[in-house]
Amino acid sequence: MEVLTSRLGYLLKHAQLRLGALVEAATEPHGLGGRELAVLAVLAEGRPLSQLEAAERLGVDRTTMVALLDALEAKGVVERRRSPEDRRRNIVELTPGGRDRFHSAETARAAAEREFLAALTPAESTELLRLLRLTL
Amino acid sequence: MEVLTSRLGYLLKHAQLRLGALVEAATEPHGLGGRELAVLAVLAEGRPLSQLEAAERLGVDRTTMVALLDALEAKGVVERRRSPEDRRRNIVELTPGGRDRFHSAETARAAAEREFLAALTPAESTELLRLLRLTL
DNA sequence: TATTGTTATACTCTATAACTATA
DNA sequence: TATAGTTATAGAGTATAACAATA
Repeated sequence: MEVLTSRLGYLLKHAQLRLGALVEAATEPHGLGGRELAVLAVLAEGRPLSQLEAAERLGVDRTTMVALLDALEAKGVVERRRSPEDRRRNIVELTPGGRDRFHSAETARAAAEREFLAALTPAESTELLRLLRLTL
Repeated sequence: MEVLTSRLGYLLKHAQLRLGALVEAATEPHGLGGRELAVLAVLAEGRPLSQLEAAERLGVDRTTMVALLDALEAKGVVERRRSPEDRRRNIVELTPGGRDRFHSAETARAAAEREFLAALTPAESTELLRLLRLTL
């Protein structure tokens, strides 16, 4: 196994696969996926964002954001409305119910993350996040 | 950005995206992609493997391995031959030329990994790999 | 009956190009 | 002319089901 577990690409890929499976399992009862949760997280953060701004924050294409928001709007957790200042833009906001569902799903996601990190001490978990952040 | 860079899923995804881009750029001149390199790594490791054994080592489906090996065989870096002991199995081996290409591409991949880890000290890089290994 | 390799197929995630409405 | 959102489409990467050859 040496050959593979010394490869950063292998480790990142399989870490992502395992974390993804844990997060999907944990958030699925709340009807929200991991990617959707990340969208809600930037929308819940502060001032309302346009679709393009949200896409740029997340590092996804604006065409990807369309499908993501279609699904979130169909679930009733976000709403789009035309910006009065620039009628080309859609302002996207969490609905009150969406905010509630976001918070419960976030709790479930955090638990899945802790499960993923179960083999690490709290200090090691913090260090892993710090090191990953440094590579961005 | 806080909201996103404190999420393990976001960090893993973007780390993988960045590393993937660096590795593809570095290995493309050798005509081998990052996933192909991982296949060659397990084949170069020790005794010859069947397609199924190689797939299991890598954690990919056996149908995925078929397409991967089709490409590698078309490039002349691996060869399939029927196992004499069990004629259902294909034994996969690196060709002599494939072994050479593998080693040059591996050197390029290692350089890309170092570039990815440039913001970390050598001790931190080692620690990152150790922590990721612990999560498997 | 079970296993290995294969093919066909489909699903997810993503990006590119082209359209529309607005600026 | 340029930008925001949208649609259609296509390309990776992956998995499931079914088949042929072999055990």
